[in-house]
Amino acid sequence: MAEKDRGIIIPATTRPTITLPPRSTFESLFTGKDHGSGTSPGPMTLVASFFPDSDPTQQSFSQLLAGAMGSPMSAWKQQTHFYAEDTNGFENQGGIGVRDSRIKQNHSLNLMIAQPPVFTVPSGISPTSLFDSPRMFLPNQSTIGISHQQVLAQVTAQAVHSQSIMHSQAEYPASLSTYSTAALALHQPYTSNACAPQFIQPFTSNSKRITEYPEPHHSDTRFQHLPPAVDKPADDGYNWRKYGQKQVKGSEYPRSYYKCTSTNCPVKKKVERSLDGHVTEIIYTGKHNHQKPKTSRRAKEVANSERNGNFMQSGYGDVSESYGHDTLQDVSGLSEDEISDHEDDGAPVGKRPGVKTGTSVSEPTSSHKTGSRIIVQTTSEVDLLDDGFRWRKYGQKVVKGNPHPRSYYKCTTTGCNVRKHVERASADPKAVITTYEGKHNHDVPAPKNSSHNTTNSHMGQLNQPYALAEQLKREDTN
DNA sequence: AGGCTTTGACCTACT
DNA sequence: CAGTAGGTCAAAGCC
Repeated sequence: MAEKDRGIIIPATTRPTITLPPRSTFESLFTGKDHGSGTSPGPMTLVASFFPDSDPTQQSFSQLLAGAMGSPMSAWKQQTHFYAEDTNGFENQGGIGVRDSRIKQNHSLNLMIAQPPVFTVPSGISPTSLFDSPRMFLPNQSTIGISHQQVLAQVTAQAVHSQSIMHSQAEYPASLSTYSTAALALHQPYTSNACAPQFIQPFTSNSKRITEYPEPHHSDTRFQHLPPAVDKPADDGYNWRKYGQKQVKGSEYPRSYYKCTSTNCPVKKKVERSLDGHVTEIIYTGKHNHQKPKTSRRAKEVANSERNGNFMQSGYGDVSESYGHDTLQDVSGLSEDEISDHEDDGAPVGKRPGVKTGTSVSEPTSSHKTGSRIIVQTTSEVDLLDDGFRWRKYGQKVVKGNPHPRSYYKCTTTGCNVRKHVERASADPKAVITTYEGKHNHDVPAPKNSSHNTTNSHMGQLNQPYALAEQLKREDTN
């Protein structure tokens, strides 16, 4: 029991990433030939599915990543149609998105999903040898044990949560000063190092657990919600009963155990919460065998609160939860149909205004920050993350099935090999897929316009937008 | 009164 | 087999 629960871990640190496209690309997750067959693609398969591309001459970014495993840089370079350096002379100046490195918070809204049990690096290949200093972490087919449902659940879960948070920001800017405090606390610890993109490192000691993963149909997931500082599980539309709490070795925080209160429903979730109440990790196990309650206890509380005029006064948790559980539910533990239903409820997560959608693949514990990770994130263009680093465009490529070009950027800091790939989602040009590769070996550069930084420090932390968005707009008009 | 949380004890798997 | 750790049980108390 304990072993099969091993799913995906979401550490408390954040990195920039791959940004998931909204609906259409997301749908591709459901259309793979393995769908329903019981064969579960690994996360890299998931990532690859965002770049549908069978043409070997036009391989997707994820494929390139995978290819790089066999021949770290050569495959990467050979399979990419690189353009002349600095096609547009674009350089991310940081600007509004620049963060104050003194602030030890990560303000990305990414859901960090680590999958140590899932990936391994081929023997003989040192993770650190991949992509120079950046570490690459790719799935070994034989050890992939995570189901695509799991990944889907994670993706969607984050989407919904991110959405609710972003919604809060958009709709209640006036409360930002109040919100920010909570929001800052919500976000994962950030340091200049921590924000550096990293790629996943193998945890071979856990590989066994993956291969033992017994039920691909289970939405056994781990993901981070980043939500409320309240002593309740985030309201996901279901009712939960806490049945245990334990201090888990290796974790600084106690883990709480919850069961779905629905009769005979096997779904459980484990929640790790820091001392100040912030959720650092949530692990779902099982799949609900029932419809979501029309009104969860939490939703009722929120409704009452709103009726009583306490809409924004009941703690940060309500900021994200007060929008009704349609926007709050995470879908981990849901069946695929339920996930689809969720998407079909009129506003696909990735297309909702101000919604960030995504998932990430990362190391399992926040205490070991040397691991690498791939983060997948979907965001609307306006929300496009500016990670504070400066980038030079060095390549661009059109991918089959996506009319929008993909662009490749390299960190301009000397000696830093971090690369970033930005792609628009085919279905929604305003949604951008950003993939970070490698780990910065330096701090976030000081902003060239410090007033920007001062004025928008909070917003920059919460929503680091502009440089890339501007670049994409330029590309759009060209 | 019912449902929930708390928490120490117990069970099970792993090493 | 014993020690350890994670997960669960269940009584007690709270709301």
